[in-house]
Amino acid sequence: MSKNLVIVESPAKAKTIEKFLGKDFTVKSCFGHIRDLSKGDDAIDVKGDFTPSYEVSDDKKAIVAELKKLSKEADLVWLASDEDREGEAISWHLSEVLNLTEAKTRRIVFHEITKPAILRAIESPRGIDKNLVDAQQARRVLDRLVGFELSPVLWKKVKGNLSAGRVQSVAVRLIVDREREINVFEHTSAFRVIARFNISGKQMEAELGKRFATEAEAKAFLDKCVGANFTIKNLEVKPSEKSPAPPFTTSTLQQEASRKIGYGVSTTMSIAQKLYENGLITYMRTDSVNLSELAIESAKEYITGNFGPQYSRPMRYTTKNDSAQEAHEAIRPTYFENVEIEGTPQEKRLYDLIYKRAIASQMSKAQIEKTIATISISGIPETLAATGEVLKFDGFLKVYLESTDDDQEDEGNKMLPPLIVGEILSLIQVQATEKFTRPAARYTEASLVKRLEELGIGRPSTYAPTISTIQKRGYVLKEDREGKERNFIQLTLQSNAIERDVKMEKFGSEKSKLFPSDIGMIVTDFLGKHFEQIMDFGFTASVEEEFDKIARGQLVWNKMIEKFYGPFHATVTNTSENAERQNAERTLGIDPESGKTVYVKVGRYGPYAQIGENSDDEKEKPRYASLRAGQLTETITLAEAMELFKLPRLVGTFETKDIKASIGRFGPYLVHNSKFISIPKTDDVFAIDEARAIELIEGKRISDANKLLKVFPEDEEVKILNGRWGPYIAKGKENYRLPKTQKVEELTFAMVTDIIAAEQKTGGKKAASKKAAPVKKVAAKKTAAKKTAAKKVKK
DNA sequence: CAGTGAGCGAGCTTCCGCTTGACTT
Repeated sequence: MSKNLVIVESPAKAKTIEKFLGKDFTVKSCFGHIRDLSKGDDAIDVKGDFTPSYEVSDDKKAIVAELKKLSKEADLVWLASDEDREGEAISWHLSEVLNLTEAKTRRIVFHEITKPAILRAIESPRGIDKNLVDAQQARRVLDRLVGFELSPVLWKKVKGNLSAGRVQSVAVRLIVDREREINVFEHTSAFRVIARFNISGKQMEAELGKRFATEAEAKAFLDKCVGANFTIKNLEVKPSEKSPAPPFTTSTLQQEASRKIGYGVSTTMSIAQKLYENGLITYMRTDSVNLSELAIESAKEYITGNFGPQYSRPMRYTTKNDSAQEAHEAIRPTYFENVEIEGTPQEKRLYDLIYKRAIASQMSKAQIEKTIATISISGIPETLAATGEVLKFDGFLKVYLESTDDDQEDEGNKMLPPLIVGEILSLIQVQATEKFTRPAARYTEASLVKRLEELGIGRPSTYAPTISTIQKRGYVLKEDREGKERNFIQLTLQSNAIERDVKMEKFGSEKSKLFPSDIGMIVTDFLGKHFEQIMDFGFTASVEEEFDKIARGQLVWNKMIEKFYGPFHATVTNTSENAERQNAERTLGIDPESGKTVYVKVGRYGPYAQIGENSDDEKEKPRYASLRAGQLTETITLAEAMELFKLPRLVGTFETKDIKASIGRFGPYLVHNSKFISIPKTDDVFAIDEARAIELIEGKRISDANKLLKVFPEDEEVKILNGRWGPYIAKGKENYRLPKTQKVEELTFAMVTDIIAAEQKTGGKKAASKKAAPVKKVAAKKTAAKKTAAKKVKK
């Protein structure tokens, strides 16, 4: 047995370090936190001094038992968790749970997984920093108190299963605020003037230095341009340079992967996890832009060898963000020699991004020569400007260019043709185009992470889970939206004549953007009204300052919590007792047909519109209609609401049964003889007639017949169907997989029942949970997973 | 892929941050 036990957080890290340390050291991983606050509402002694009660998490019991055994056998235990607040706490919990004496324990830290860094760490051990541990306890306790006291208020005042917290509630607020900003945004327009010239067969564009507010002003300007001379008045050449971006942190990786290859933040993280486990990149949850000495050196070697010494510019980046804890390196390839890797196409693309960004960060600046040609117009004081860029030295641009969030059509980067001052240009046309202002863009998952990071809210390990949580709770939806059409005016001066065109453009179309739901808005407003402090964008920053004081030993952690909890808990009690139930009710107007009032509100089954009052009179019952996807109680108009009451619509009859048309969760559909048929996009649910409906019903019957591959006389419930992923077994409402090699023609009933029996044995719990309500499904899955995990360990 | 929407009461939900798998129709 080896004399030294080293405990790190990540198993991949353990493997690497073991190689560096030799046979006297056993390196094990504890898989992050091993203990947490107990699950219930009484984990913290709020009546006393806020003493927390911890318990070993279920999924950590096995690893803790193993570490206990190994630590007993070892002479020295080296606690090598990360050097930040959470890492220090992990070491403390380990020392508590493993009953480690001070004499037997060494606390070591390193920021990079390189041999010299590890050996240096072993040379200079220290004790556990209890102040830092206390800062973590304060963080943990505060988050539990906020989350577990606020959420029940929402269950009472809004609806069940909702949640609130220091991080998620502010994330939702950002989305809600942005949506409202967009809703009240007033588009204004101005005319942008562009002249096009023919310069020895090539076209050059030049823009007027100002825009015109009205069409009349633009027209007056073009009038003056008729027959005018356009002369090169001045040529200015300005050298400039462009610097590479620092290597990736978690947040910047998520942003670039979203912009350049369209991955959501969870996708990016799970692919990065694979790359990390395969030893191809450094740790992917980091807030640091720092690179190890070794990495900088090997990048330099690689760049010098492959591109030449003029491309090398070794650079040490420093993190500007206050909240950064810098326990790890920036995300980089482990070996710069690995230009390409083996792996799935997704892995290759993400690796390529990480590789290029890291190598570019160690490369020279690009040298650019910018040319501005000023063009005067005879008889007019205003001038036009044509700009061009020439890349004098590509530097880092040889491998990588960072993208930006706003999709402004990029200007420049074009070379100007050779020009001479005094030269009179040959005009093709002058065009004044109406351009509209745009509101701030809706958030993508990645741009929301960027904003949260700027506010110091959340950590690299929680960005992706937070984004999932707010979607899972139904506060926020990731959606595409069709743009709307609008007209714009274009005036063109060509061959001394001015032409006016009205053209059409699409605006406001969105792809994978975050939209708030009614519930998201209700909860944000409710929390904002009663818990202003928690919803304040500066709340996390201000508590972080206090955590820092605790870490420096200038503040006692439970005193800090006490000061926060007193007033907070009083507000919780007060709100819980006195606030009204929130349903976002709004009066839209009067139904012209019945003269009754039309309302919208959010009820048990979601947002709906209602005509008429609730009353006891049976005949006077109000009419109801659910709002459609994308409609909000806050913004829906009376006209839009009235449309909702037009469905379901009786289309006609077929085979003595009614055909009805309506819109459901998956879009427009027909229902006939209790069978559902989707209405294709080319048909209009409000206008579809009986003949067309029958055509669709008959089409559906044919495709259903093709779907059925085999039936068994032994049991009519059992069928072989052709699905999206090939043939499968259906029994009643349950589906079962067929082995890929199985030929459908050769299937017998006995074989099918065997497969079903086998599936039910292994996936019995899963099958049972399928029937349960969706909410319970999650819980059932979790316990099932835990049980199997526990079983595995016993073996 | 229904249309539903009162109120009662039981029992359930929930936080953030550190780690991986185990899930795939």
